[in-house]
Amino acid sequence: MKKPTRISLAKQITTEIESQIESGRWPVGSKIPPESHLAEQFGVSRNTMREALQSLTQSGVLASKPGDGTYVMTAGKFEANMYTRLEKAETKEIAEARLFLEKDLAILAAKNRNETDIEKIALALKKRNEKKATLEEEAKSDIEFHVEIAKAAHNSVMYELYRYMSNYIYELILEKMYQDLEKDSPDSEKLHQDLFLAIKKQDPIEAEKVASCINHF
Amino acid sequence: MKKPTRISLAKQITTEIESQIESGRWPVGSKIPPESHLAEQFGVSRNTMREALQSLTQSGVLASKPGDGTYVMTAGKFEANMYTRLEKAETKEIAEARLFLEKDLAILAAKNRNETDIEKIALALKKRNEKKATLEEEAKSDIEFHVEIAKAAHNSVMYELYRYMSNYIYELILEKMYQDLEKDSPDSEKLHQDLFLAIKKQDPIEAEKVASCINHF
DNA sequence: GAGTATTTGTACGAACAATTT
DNA sequence: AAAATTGTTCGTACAAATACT
Repeated sequence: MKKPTRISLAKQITTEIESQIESGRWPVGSKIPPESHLAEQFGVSRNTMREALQSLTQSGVLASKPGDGTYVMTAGKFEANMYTRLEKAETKEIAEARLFLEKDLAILAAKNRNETDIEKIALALKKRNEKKATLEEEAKSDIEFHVEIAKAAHNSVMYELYRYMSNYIYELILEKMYQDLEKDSPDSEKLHQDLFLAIKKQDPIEAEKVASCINHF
Repeated sequence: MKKPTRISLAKQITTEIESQIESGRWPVGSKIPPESHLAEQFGVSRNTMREALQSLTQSGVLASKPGDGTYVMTAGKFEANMYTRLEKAETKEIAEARLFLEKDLAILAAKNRNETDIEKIALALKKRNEKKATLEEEAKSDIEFHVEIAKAAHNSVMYELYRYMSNYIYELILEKMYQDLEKDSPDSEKLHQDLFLAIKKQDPIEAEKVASCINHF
């Protein structure tokens, strides 16, 4: 999405390490060389080396034990860290994932929502329907609405997964909006209204059905 | 899950900043003081301060613009970073999220799987059904099976979301297994077999139905 | 429009703590 | 007890982007 003018050393090394693992040079289960050695090999400081390794640790490719070493947990390019993956991901895949998550969240929200949730969703819906000056505002209010539903689902894990994706969705929506400026399709406003009503009625089946119809792209 | 002997300064400050935002001290949309000032206020180096801010940036609570400053994007404890959230999350919530994701992935896998995927899933299923010496191995082979299905879905975003959760699921499964040692319920093996067959038949509806029945906890 | 100051981003080097072998 | 390895923190320097005069 964004094209950094310069790729940091840490990211370059992360990519390099990934290929090493993919190529089988460091098999799953094996211990990789200590940070100090790697830093020397790559000609960087240990700080930079650590940063490179940490992104792989966080995504579960590597696991480190203090006083022992760092081990390879999984292999394959599929295991790139989340940030990188989402950046590289196809628009189609992000849209698909969004649809699934929003469907799930709609079901949960219909089951678990309380009165406060309903008020907040209603408010977000109202804001969404107002005319906006810029496309940025429009995209933002759309996401806000869905985020409120995500909160109403009362499942912090699902919420966090959705929230994490939203950062990327935002830019995607903008890109798309700039392409075809037809804005909201005629029934988009009605669909969002219906989704709200289904959740208010506590009707998970209806909520799922409507959520499936909201095609964002 | 784990209890660090000592909490790093960065994490302490992250928590502190979160409360500042929650309390409304720094409203959404406002620009927070520059890193250098904050570092001085908290009595730490800018390095440490940056680390604290970065975890909030990554989770979308803050957003930084080079040459400008750092802005508050969202408020509320819901926005804690993913790592923290998943660690604190209730077992019930993780199980629920897992069920939803596995259902979604089953549908996608049934639609998108190719022959290679089928072979890999079959292999993973075979391994899953073998008798295991330890509970760890058993839990691992169960997750492996589902991860193969996730790969067969051919959606890197959904895959990554699932993969991210798996790290935590693993420990949870173990915990649960140690509690009630009844291992696989009688029909669990059959359900997994059915899920495999549904994906092989490319029957998304059947796959969804079966996946919904697999209750891991 | 140009130049300067401010602010975030990247990278290095060093030291010590904590943990495992 | 000692050595090796990861974890944390500091201080510093410069690059890159933005804001301001």
